[in-house]
Amino acid sequence: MRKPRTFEDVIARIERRIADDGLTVGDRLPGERRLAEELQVGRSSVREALRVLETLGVVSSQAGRGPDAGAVLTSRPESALADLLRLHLGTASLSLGEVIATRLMIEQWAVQHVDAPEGLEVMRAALEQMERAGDARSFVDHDVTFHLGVALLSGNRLLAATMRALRQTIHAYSVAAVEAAGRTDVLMADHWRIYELAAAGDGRGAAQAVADHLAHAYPALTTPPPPTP
Amino acid sequence: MRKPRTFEDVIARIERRIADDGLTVGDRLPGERRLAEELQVGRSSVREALRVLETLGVVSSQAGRGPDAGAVLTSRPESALADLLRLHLGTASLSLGEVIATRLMIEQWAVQHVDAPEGLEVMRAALEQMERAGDARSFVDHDVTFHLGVALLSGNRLLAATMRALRQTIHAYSVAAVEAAGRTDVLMADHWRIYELAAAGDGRGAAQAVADHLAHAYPALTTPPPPTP
DNA sequence: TTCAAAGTATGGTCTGACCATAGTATGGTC
DNA sequence: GACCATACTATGGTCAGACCATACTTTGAA
Repeated sequence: MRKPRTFEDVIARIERRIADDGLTVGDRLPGERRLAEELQVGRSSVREALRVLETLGVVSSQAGRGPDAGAVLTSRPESALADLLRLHLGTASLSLGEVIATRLMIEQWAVQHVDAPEGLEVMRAALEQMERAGDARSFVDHDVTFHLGVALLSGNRLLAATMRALRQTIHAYSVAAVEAAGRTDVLMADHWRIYELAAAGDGRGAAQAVADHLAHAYPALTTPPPPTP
Repeated sequence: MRKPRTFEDVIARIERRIADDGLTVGDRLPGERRLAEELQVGRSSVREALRVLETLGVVSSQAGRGPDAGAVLTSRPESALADLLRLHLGTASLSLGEVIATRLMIEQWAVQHVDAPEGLEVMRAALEQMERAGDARSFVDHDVTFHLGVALLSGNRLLAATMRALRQTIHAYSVAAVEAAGRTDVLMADHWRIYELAAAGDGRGAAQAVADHLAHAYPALTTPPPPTP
């Protein structure tokens, strides 16, 4: 195996420190200079380690003084996931179709494994705002909230974070699709149907409604190729 | 909004360069010193940017000379996902139960949306090796391959990468579970059932078999709490 | 008591130096 | 001409020190 780089060792030691001290969201790490001294490494190695942790959404750095300054433990898995999706889409090692399929999977799972009915309230509030939305951009913003509410139904934070990342990734695409369609009545009907079936506890029906909705929203990506007679 | 940091700007410019030049896996980026000069920033900023890209699995750095040296575009989303899961489990912002549930979701989806039957061959080969496995460690290694084969059935690289990351994350847990059980016959029967139903094209049945299997493998995490009479 | 100014701890960036790594070029030897 | 040991060099990895930007804390005057 390759010799571990210094900053990798620093990551491991910070991770260990988190585990040993039972640190959790909101707790602070020592400053970069102090960490460097404690771990007997250069400050740049500490910085690279923190950069990695920040990328993965477990740490957030803030300059200045006071309780919020320095490296604070956070929980932002969705930003890491969003970056991941965006970059891999950019290098063509992932396709939009795969991302949309994943989204369908999560939403269908969520409506069939409801463990946190609070998501229904999020969905309901988003629906009302969608009705009042003036432009495509605003419509999509509330649409994102609606579908995040769907994911929240599962009570699974990993799925919720993934849904946030997915929507962030396809945001521009969604806005363009709504603008191109020029109408939102079909989509709104889909949303209401999903909401009502989920609220009624009909997971199967809601799953079908989700599939229908995504077929309307992304016809190019979900419609199977027409048979060649 | 916050002023973007220099290294974030560097990431964006590298990303743009990738898009503009149509770079894909295998292509090389200029060296750190040269990038710093081209972008008119310090080398440390370039390094931090590359560290982020490396963390997200889109580049891989290698010292020395020759065609493989320097920053090369790669596609390792699973390592980023694995790091993500491990760290967020460590800070208790994610639970093992959520990870296992996600795994169940992916496998059930895969057997019901088969788009790449090649996965069946991976599963079959893994099964044969599992039969011959001598210890828990070796058994779990092939088990991982089997379930990766299941994910591969979907033909969705995002799901396959996520499955790799999930298994990597729960690896130690899986080994301990197999050792504690002291027997693998029940698990093997589950695996064969999954394989046969998937091979027969019975997605529904295979999905049920996957659920049964995970219930056997992780009884503590999947069994609903017993009713209190 | 209030508020403006100075102080200070923190992250952000740059420069330059040196080390480690691993191909590549050179040149001697057979 | 073929082979191999040596020197070279381009690349990432690390460190030290300096300085800037930010934002809270302290000080002290009004």
